[in-house]
Amino acid sequence: MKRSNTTITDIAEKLGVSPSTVSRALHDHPAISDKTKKAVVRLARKLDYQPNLLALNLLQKKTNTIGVVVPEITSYFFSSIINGIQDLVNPMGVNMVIGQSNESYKEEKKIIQTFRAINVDGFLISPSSKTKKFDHLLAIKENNIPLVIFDRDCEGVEADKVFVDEYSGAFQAVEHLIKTGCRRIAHIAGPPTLSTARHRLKAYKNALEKHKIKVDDDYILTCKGFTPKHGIAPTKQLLGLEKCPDAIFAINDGVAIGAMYVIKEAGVKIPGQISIIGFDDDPHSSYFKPSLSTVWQPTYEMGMLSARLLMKKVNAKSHDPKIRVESLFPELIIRGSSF
Amino acid sequence: MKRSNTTITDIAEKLGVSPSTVSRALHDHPAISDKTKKAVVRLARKLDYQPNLLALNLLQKKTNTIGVVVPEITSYFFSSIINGIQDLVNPMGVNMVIGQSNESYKEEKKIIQTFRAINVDGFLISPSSKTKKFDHLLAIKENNIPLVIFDRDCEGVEADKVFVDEYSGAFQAVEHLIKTGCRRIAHIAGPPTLSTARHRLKAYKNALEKHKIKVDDDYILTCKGFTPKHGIAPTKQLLGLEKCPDAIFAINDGVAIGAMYVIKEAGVKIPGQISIIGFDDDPHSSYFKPSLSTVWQPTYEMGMLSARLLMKKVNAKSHDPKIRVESLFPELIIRGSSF
DNA sequence: CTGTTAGCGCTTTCAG
DNA sequence: CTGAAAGCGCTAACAG
Repeated sequence: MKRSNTTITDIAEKLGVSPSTVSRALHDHPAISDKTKKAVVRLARKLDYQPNLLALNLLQKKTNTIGVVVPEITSYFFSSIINGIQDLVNPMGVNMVIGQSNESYKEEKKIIQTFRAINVDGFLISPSSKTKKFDHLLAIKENNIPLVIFDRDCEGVEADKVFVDEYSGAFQAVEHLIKTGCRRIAHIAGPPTLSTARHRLKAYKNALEKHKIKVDDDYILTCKGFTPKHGIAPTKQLLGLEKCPDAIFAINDGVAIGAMYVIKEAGVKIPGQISIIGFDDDPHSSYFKPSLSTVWQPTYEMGMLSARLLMKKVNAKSHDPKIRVESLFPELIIRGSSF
Repeated sequence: MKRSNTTITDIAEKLGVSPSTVSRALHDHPAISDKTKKAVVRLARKLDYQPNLLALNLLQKKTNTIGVVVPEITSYFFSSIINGIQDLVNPMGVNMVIGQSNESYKEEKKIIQTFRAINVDGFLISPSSKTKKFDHLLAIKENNIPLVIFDRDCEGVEADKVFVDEYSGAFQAVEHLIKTGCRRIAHIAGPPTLSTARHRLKAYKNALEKHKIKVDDDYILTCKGFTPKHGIAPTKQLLGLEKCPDAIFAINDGVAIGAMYVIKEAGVKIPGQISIIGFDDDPHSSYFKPSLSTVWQPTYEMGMLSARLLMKKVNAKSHDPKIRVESLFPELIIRGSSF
């Protein structure tokens, strides 16, 4: 059996009608007799006719494909966002291509170029931590290709955006530590290029200030990545401090898990001597001992919402310059690594 | 600025030549004068000409897109396979669309239909655990669409395949437990529809037999999924046994992590009273206390190799019926949860 | 209600 | 070396 290539012309010929009639019959066009319509539909089914989407794409200059650009997909955080996107978009008959920037501006730019070359209908982008120039994103806008930025902000790029209210999540987390008696609270921060990291850092400082606790720069370290191994060095440094902190607020669960490892290894008690709190609610986090307190983020919902905004722009008849910025709410989850 | 739509005809008109000449100039066709070629190339660059891939797709009936179908992408296992695929395929100018079956035969079938509709050039598939009928895969073959099956086997489907030698990995793991003194070794197995689960189970039994240890059905339980929570119930059951096992070989790290949690909660020592070993080498596994012994699988390499086989078929001039089955080697990693 | 025509952007014979 | 023409599969005016 060969690749079934029944075309509209094939069935037109067999029925002795014109291709346009077939096309109309297949699309419930009003101006068509019931008889020919039935005949066409029946034959189409019999021959297992499948419309050639490539022809449609060319005709409509549309691919029903969106491009999703993320730093990486191996973390639960981004992969569950992708799930949300997928679940919104697939039922509409649109597919997605995924590109990973691996936190590199150059790769990100290349991916966007590729995706533009294949004519994606729109972009869903969470920029890399190295992205400081936004020329590639602005170029998307200039060409009137729909764009939604999610999770990580690019200040200065006017586009639909979907975020989590990081500030609120982080503030709650730090305040929780304070309320449970911690006074020397350290923060293992993320790269300052990331809006998310900046917001969490700011919330950390503000929460301390609100409770009249001095912000001590020795307690603020920056990590280079988001996996457990990136939490190792900063935590060792904190443990070596004259005044060892009594709590650590880590940029995310990955880093927090690395921190817990080092701390337990050092024979320091969690909580009691040091409380720990992470961010993201990684599915592994509740299975550590102690289980990790964290801030849950609505990742799946963020994916859905971003995709919804995008598809709205994609399907809009006319170019709508209105810009929407949405914010979703995180949730503090107290587990065993804090009181 | 509008979407730049310089076409080959545009530049032909401006130069007073024919579109075909432009096309030739742009493709280093031999029959073209250096002068016109230069002129064309220069103008093309100036106008930022980008070939319209949609037109090419229609013409060549090719999309330079492959379809990747996996059970899910939120696990490190599959997401790192996807990384391997991506890294092999992107440099060749081909993109991939990803579909998640969520371990459902029905969804898997639907994804394949969608991907066939958008004319992917080939398929890379790891079937769902519920997939027992292979009609959808056979249909791919029948239509001469290149197909590579990876990680999970579909016996009876003749296609290129790439696996990890699960048997060897599992055998080593169990033998390691035996050699370190364990005699009542339990196995939390995966769904028997999965070739991977069957091979691991078989290796488990054979390793015991080789060392004259009786296979006890009470020690063989099946879990319903691959995350820590799926390890909870089976482990509790094992702990409740009259003769509590002195080791557990879990189908994967996720389940092993759930098992460790329950065991620690019960105040039973790991190792000492119970040794644990998982499978997959999840990046979190080394950060538990004790760190989890496991069997590492070359996931990234599996993705690369699968993609390489696929692209070979895709790019083959003529249909090559030869079938390749490749096997990659896992590696036992001893950490703290076993001696 | 139906057929004809044109065209999406490109490549590829086939003639010059 | 270059141009004209055909066609990939489909839709959408425009005529009947």
